[in-house]
Amino acid sequence: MRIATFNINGIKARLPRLIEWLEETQPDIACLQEIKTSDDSFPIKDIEGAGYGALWHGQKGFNGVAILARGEQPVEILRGLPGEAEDEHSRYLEADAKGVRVASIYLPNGNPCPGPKFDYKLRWMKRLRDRAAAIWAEEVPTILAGDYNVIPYDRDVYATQAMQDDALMQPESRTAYRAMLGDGWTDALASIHPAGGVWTYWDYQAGAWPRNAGFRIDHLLLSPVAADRLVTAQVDKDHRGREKASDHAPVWVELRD
DNA sequence: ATGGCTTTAAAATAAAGA
Repeated sequence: MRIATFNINGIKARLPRLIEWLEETQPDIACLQEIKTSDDSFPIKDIEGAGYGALWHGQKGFNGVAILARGEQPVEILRGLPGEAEDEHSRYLEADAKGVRVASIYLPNGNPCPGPKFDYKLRWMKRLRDRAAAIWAEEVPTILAGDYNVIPYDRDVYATQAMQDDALMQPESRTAYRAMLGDGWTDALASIHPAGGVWTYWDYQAGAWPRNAGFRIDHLLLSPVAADRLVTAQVDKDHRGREKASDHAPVWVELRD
């Protein structure tokens, strides 16, 4: 079973690329981030036409997450991350599909830092860790997939100096991410590629793609039961090089049935 | 680089991203 995460940077602008990717790679579950559309304009007909059922949690203009399941309607578990009533950003959606629990996560960027946006990022990471612990207690095979906006280690960025002052690799961001690993969650891509040098994002600017100046910020965290089933984890890198591509590439895990 | 592109919303610029 293949479970993928893909920050598509606008589902309207990316729709032909998204459908193409679904048809080519046929993930069983796809978690999308930055759909950047309100709920009423989500292109559900096109998604269904590609053979997928879907849940979505949209927002006008930015943010927005979705969960797609091939030939199946995902069952919604939670919409929005608990712990901060005044948080109106659409960044979290959780569902059951294909016998597993899955969350689609769009973690706040946090720039500029320091500042209120960075504070919000750290609070959000605490809330995510709390929610992850609650799911853990349910003992269901779980995949927490999405754009975490965290570069976990120096080996996950093309040049540490370029991102030194960025929210994505501040010690506080890394500590919060690693705390979840310490809780027992497995970073699937890192476990398959321990040497690093695997990117999931390349900036549109400054020729980042042609010179392969990227970093790794899209992650799939597996609960122990899911990690026991891990076969491989990869990046659909070639999709980043296509016409009108997202600045992220899809990332996926293969789990034993 | 004081964001060098890109998307969205919306009508020319501005916000947001990472």
